[in-house]
Amino acid sequence: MPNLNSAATGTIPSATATDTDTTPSSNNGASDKDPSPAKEPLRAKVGLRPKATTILDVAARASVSHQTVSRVLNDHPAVAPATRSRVLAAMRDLDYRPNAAARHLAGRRGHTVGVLVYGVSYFGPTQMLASVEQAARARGYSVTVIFVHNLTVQGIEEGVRALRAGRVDGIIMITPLHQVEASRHHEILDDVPYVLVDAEPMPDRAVVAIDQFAGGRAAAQHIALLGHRRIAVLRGPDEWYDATSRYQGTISLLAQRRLLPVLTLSGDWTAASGYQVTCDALAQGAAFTALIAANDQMAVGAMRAIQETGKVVPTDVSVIGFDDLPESAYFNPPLTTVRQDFRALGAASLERLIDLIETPQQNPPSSVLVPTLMVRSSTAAPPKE
Amino acid sequence: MPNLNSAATGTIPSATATDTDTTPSSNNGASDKDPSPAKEPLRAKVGLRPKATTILDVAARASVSHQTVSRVLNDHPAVAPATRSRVLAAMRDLDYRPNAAARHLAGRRGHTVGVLVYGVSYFGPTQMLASVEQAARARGYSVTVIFVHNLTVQGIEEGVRALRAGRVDGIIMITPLHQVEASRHHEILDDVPYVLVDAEPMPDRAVVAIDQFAGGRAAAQHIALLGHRRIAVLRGPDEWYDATSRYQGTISLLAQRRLLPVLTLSGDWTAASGYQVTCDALAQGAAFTALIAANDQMAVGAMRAIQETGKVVPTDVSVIGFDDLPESAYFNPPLTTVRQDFRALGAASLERLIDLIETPQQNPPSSVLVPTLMVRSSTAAPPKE
DNA sequence: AGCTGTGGTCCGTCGTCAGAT
DNA sequence: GATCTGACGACGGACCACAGC
Repeated sequence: MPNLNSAATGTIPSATATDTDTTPSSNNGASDKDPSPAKEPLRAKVGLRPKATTILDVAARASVSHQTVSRVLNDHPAVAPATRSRVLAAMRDLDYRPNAAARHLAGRRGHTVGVLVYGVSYFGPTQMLASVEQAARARGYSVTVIFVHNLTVQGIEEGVRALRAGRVDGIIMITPLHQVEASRHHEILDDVPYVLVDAEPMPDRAVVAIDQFAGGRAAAQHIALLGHRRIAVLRGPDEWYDATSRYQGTISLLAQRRLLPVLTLSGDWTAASGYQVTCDALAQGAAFTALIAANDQMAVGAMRAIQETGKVVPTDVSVIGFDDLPESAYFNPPLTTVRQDFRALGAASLERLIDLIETPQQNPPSSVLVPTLMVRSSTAAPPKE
Repeated sequence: MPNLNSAATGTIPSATATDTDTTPSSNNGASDKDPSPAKEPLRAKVGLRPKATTILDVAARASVSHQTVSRVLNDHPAVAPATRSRVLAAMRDLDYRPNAAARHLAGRRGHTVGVLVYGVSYFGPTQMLASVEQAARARGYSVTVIFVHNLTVQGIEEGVRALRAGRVDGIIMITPLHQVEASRHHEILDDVPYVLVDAEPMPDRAVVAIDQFAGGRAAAQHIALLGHRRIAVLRGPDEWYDATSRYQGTISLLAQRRLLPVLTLSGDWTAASGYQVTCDALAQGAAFTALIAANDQMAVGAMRAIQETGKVVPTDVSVIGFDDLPESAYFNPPLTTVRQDFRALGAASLERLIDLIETPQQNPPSSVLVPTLMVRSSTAAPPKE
């Protein structure tokens, strides 16, 4: 028997009942395409509190108990199909939206993942964040983000603390620290499921990464095959796993061909740093026919520095980068680079995290994506001597 | 609000689960061993869930009532300083973290702001997002982000819906649509406080923007003052407020000097589009000595196209952009551009939103930041004829 | 009067458990 | 025996009224 239905929302003492019709502006008489008005909730805009439609309103509308509504919400098996669809219809009619906070409090999960990001100005982290969000939304999760401003254990710890205060179900760490530092994550993160992105694969940790070592090899191989022998390497910051891993890959391939970098420079990922260190090196008379930069921004800076000395890329010096920014194909000259699929990486990390959250006690293998070489016009055979 | 950042790090705080010694059977005399009897809220006997430290634990530790703890948490005035610090100490000792979900449910606010972002690949939105987050954290709010993948009313509506489902206290819209479209936001957003970022200033709406019109004028003025008369303009997408506003500013200044663009092109912000349309124009024999691009990426593409025809920037053609990417100073040649302070914009928008949330019923004036011209090497006087 | 404790309700949802059909 | 209902107690905290020292 349907109990007190009627004005499911009728509370709100005073308030304007239904008189809001003739207001001068706004209006917009047509109400979308829904021909069945049914029970228009229609918040009073004067009222202070939004007064949400709850599970009880839905129950009343569908003439079921709130418990049944709850079951529908949670995909409980014991609900007759007919009832289920009645409930769903009621939810639609009332524009019901479950209260995330209440669910979170009562149930165990909040359907929220936290993402810790370092490096806003860099292309990769941003792309990953976006694809994580996209994937999360598809899975019914929302994303809380924290940008870490200094890549230290302390800075990360602070960010994690903030995320945990928000009670996220799990955390994705786009903070490419090294194993040593990363091992400390475990203490901080305690019992929260987490995934390390683009970090060093470690046993007992969920890591999703791009094979930077292979990338470093690919870049070096490309340069070596062109015939270069006087090769400079421009590294990224030592604290970054990506940076050292790429470097090692590069060195590894060169060694295999009995080559050694004639020069090793080190920047902070920015074009400014690439420019600066390359300028310095050139000023000191460094001679190289190819430069392997750890990312595209530094490559740009390096090219600029080289060009300022009157040399031509790639005729005099070849330059190769990493990442493949959307602009990289349009630099002058278009930049040869090693492309990373950041979006795939982000999506994969989210899937891994959801696995951890929803199927606890597992130990998923770290997964690794392979980067691809994009040959453009900033590399060529070395000049004849 | 009290500072909950604990530096405690004591090993495993919060009542380790008594670590049942060896034999699980017998013993356990059931003799109440709890030194602080107080209230024992009857935890689940089957230890499935993690059990959190609550306000009650803190109260017990500080020998005060839960009410007092609550007062401390909410900055209620009527708490003696001595008591307050005792409570704070207790919170620190216990590594207490307020349960966001519970606060949200009980109180009205969840201390969460939603950010709707369009344009991941673009520099500006990302920067703004990061600075919003930073500012939010400083104010005790966390940030939930949604990336919109197609800039239509529908796409935005979808994003807003997702944010509202997460029960955010307010929304920052980094979705630079035009007034026409933006007016629809009001329906969608209903009663949620929101701020439009980098959108057209409108009465009755909170808007925080950069004065793109002024930026457009600045760019045009720079070009005009160099003596150019055959000027091409490369616009951004029409749907973007930034794009049209910059364009209008440019036109406005040119008109003032009795000039008209000899050519108007239109791209989608990407370097690829800038390259493409410029190539096409040049192939058709377009002749111009300067090009005003609506952003730096398109400027890069345009420069590339120009350079491929054998012309030199800026000797033959000057190019100016907008934004000032971190790389822009290192392009070949270094790009003259109009710089926008995205970080300031983000921070300002957050402050505005918090105002709206915490002091409802106000109508804050839209605030506007002014961009600055950065003169570098991609612009020069036109070639002598 | 200035501080603190007691006792209570409420927020919206999830679980459980005994019954009803 | 499937499918539901109704009642009640968590969950962790906000906020209110009132009383007490």
